[in-house]
Amino acid sequence: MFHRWRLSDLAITIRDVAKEAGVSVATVSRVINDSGYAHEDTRKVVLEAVNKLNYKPNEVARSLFKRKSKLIGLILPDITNPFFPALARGVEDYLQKEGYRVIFGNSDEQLEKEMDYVDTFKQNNVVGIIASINETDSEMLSELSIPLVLLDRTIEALPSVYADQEQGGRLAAEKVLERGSKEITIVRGPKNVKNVYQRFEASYEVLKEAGVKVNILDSNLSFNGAKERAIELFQKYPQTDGVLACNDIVGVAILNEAQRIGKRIPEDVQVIGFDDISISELVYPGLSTIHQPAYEMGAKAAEILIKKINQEKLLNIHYKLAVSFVERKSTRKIGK
Amino acid sequence: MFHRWRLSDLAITIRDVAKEAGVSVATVSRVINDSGYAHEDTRKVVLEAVNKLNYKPNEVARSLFKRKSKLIGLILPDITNPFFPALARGVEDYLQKEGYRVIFGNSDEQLEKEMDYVDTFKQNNVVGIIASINETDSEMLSELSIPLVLLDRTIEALPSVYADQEQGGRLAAEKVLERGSKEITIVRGPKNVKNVYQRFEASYEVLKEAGVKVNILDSNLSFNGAKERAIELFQKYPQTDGVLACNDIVGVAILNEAQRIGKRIPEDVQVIGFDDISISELVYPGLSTIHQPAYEMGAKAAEILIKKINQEKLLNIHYKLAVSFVERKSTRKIGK
DNA sequence: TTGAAAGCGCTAACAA
DNA sequence: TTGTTAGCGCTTTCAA
Repeated sequence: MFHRWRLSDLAITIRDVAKEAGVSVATVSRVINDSGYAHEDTRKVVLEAVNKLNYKPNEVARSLFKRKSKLIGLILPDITNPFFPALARGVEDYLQKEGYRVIFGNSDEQLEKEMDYVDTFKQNNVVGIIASINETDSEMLSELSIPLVLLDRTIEALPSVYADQEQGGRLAAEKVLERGSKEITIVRGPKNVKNVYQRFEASYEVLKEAGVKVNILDSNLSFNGAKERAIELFQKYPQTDGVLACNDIVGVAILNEAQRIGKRIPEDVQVIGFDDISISELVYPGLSTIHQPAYEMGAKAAEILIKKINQEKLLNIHYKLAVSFVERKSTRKIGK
Repeated sequence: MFHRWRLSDLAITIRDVAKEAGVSVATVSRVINDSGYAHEDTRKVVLEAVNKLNYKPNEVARSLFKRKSKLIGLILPDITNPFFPALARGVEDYLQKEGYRVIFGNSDEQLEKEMDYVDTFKQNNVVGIIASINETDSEMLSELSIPLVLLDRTIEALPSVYADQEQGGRLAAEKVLERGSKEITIVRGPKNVKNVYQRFEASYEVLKEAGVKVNILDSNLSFNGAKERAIELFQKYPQTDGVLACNDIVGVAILNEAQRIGKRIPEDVQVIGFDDISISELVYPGLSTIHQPAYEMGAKAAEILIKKINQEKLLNIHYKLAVSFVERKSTRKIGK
């Protein structure tokens, strides 16, 4: 026989409610889930008991039985990079109001961490996953039995929500060009982050076609080293009069460095960022950039995921959002 | 009798492992948990079966039985505010390597959301909570039976990890003073966010004591409206030659506006922020600020929480981290 | 319209 | 050293 002292503050269970209401646990279950029959009178009694005891169903027990929780896994590369919080917030706000909670993890773009999270998500009966992970990594997830939507990334095999990187890259290039830059340096993000690389390629193509001089500088996407990259840029390519940054962090760093060494923005050098993180509007002299609708992307990914969870058989959807050029003070007024 | 078709992709259970290894589920449980006896030979057989089947225990079942999960709840006001991601990352990194996962939620400083999250955390058998919530709200949590540590906030009744706000406020005031500002405007954060208000009070006291002219302007802490506040500042108090901002976001906005209207930084006006978010180093001309060790705070909160969970009877600890002045280009060199 | 009971996957008490 | 089994709190089948 098995015995255990009850902890002093044991939570109210469905049993307690049943006893209080003078009905069986099955009946309580039926009324709180609105499943099956329940006489109006019993319903009322049960609901009263629920209220009186402030009963909250144990989600773990539910989850065990139904093999489905109200939990959703979210994997983002690095919440510390200001682009991702907006994504996360979009996801969380949508999920929250649908009654789901999110288990969150940073992957640092590392396959191992991604897989580790996916494993523990499964172990916790998560009903869906939203992940911002790389192409090669995500292919291993294609056969995952639980609904997954890719966010800010896309591959053929999986539903995804992302912004049009090529359009963004092109746009950035066109805008500097229109505004008269003649020697343009592209600060290129890491090749393994495919979407970031796509921006580069699109920009590069437009610039090349225009016959303008173009330099390429490699950089990563985080705060780490952005300053050094900016310094390097003007040392290596002092004639640069236009910069296309792989993201706004790098863009801001370049704005800083340019001004520090006495270049006028935008007269001497124009800078265009990418992402449109909140701070870009606030820095001096205002960073022109390519706006990605991050919050909307997050919310949309959540929406699609919920639909998949609810079995709405939408095909393998690839939801591509448009980006736009946000003109601020780091680029010249057109025609000047 | 009860019957259900097995879903095609049912996960491996302990039963499958037991069968594969030719032992009972109890034995499997013992070896994977390293609890109770197990002959070395059986151990090996079981472990082989585990590997062969790639068995991962169902955490939900575990959680139901033990009334304890490997989940920890994290409540932060708004992940979109750059101060909080650093906190979150500190928490997540520590917890992750201890084998815990985090359920995350934004509260927007709203009691209702906070309580809602706490409820669902409980429903999910979370073993601990880290929360950045307000004094009045957190008092309702004092009797919570599950371990909780306050992060970036503090009250007497609960363990907490936070940075020394008074020191920070004082430091900021002393530094502008030392550097010669004569009319200082303090941009004050919302009164209901106690730590932010403490900064203000400490600064104010120092400034008053110094007999310098001080103006006060109210602001919130988010990107929202920061620009307008900055504009208002120089309209209302055009003689301002020193600004103490409630946080770096506001600080950056002020830097921007000051330069936009032709003020030289730091000659005409000095600006000191608060937080030392990553971007502050990158903006032009570099925002001097009060550094809060956000990442460390998050990690420390996680560490303390884990200790509490493991019953290490540390008292009701209040862990106060020191802040420091980070001198960049928005303040003058001392003595000039 | 209701209740009894099985069982989700696991751990731990107890017997063997 | 190992196996049998109760039971964590819930939902659902089935019988009443």
